[in-house]
Amino acid sequence: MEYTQQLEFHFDRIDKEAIPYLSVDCIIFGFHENQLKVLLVRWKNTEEWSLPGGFIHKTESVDDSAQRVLEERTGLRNIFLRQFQTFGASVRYDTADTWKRLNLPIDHFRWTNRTISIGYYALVDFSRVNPTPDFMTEACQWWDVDMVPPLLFDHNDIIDSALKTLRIQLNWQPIGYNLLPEKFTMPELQKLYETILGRTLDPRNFQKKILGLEILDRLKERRRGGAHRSPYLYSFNKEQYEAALQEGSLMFL
Amino acid sequence: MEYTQQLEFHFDRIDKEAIPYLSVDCIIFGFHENQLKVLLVRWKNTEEWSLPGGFIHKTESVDDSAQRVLEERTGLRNIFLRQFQTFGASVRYDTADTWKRLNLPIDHFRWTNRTISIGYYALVDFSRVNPTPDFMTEACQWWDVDMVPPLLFDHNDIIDSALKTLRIQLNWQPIGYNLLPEKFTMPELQKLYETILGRTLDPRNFQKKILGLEILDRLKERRRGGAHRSPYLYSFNKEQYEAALQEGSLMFL
DNA sequence: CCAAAAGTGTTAGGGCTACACCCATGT
DNA sequence: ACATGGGTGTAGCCCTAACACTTTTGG
Repeated sequence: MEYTQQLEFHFDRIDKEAIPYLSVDCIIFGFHENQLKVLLVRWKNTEEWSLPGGFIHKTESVDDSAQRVLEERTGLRNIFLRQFQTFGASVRYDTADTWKRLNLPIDHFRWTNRTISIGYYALVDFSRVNPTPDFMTEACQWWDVDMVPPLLFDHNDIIDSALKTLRIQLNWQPIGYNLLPEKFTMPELQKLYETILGRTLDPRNFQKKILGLEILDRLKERRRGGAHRSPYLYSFNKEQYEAALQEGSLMFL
Repeated sequence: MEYTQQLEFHFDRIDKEAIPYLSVDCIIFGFHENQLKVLLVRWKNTEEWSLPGGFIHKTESVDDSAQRVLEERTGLRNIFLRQFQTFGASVRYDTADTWKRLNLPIDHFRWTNRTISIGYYALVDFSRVNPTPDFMTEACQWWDVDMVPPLLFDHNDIIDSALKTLRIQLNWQPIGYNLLPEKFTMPELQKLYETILGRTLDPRNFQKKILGLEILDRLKERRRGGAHRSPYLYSFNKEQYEAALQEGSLMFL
């Protein structure tokens, strides 16, 4: 069976090149049609989904491992990426059950032993991502964060944890800058904040606060298309955005 | 040489029982005489200091490893402990130089290879700690955070990173509760906040804000001893403190 | 003309900062 | 008595939250 041989070859290499007992998992967030999305992969010959992840080469920094996973799944380089937590419980999930669900043709200690996983979240421009499965998975797709199915391993918990982090870091990290395309409207930015925070915001107060930070440029162009007033387009002023983040001008609580 | 044999025995066990390429490092913070302190260890037959750390048993949670290190160095159980970052750069420090400075009688891949380290900070009541070296170190002592000498590995960077985290988490974590003895005065609490934040605070505003949170009980007793007015003693009201933290009533920025 | 969404200003209240003097205690 | 540090109140400002109507556009 060809897949079996591929797997054996793959794990021979991993045994040689990668650090045992350790992995990285990536929560890749995107924003599309006013919904916060995560990128998930479906494992070959199963209906089981998980976060994209990978192993850490012995000579590679952990950040680079995560960046590599991201590049492979999205086709993008230099993605905004933050380590947010290391998951090191001695029993993170039911290994026997997971092993069954994975339906793998080969055995390996990495499936049956405890693994410590370093969690990263990434923020990407949805429209530029080209979702690509790896050779152990046969699908790679965006899911609405609040429609995510029961995942393999403890990946549902990891997503929850990433979301919590994202909410907190909304104040300090250039989250809009990374999740939105270059040009966007004020209502789109507001929806993004509302989605992440899980509550509605007043459009007048939102606009005042955001514009008060002086990190946006209002463009001449407007967006057209709806049967309604055309919204202005904005783009981030990169210098001023980064300066503001430096000196810690926060936003929402 | 007896130490050499001990070390060989120790590392034989570690090779069997502990996860390779991984360690935990603990930044143990205390507060004494209006100074924020960290607990450091000095390695045998050297003048070189480092953070206390340890390895992770294959069946043990990472949190438990850190708790174990803490218990061994301080004699305290159930210490307040938070994971704050995993240090995974491919080159964290000059291994050749470090190897020389360690002055160890045996060789082992853990000294010459890259290691990924999971960083924890702990907050302890200074007065209850009994600093205890382990068998590879011959001293365990408190240092003023701003008098820390050049440490082994990248431990100076790790301390800086822990301090940054501490400043941010001052808002959400029961930092006063864990760093101070049961009874303390308002000026002591204020000094603690000032030390961590690195700036002075107005005593009237500080008192107003803290008392407004309704998490302190003012005791009948006062502290005596100085040639000046005796300050009130306070203690944390545990229930109300934890309730306030739950609902996220923050404090300083 | 109508439906849908975008754009916009004012007011009231709470929290933050700034600021200075008297009090209690031990020597 | 004096030196040391502890304890306390007020006023201005800014930021925040609450709140509703008009404008633009496409169908």
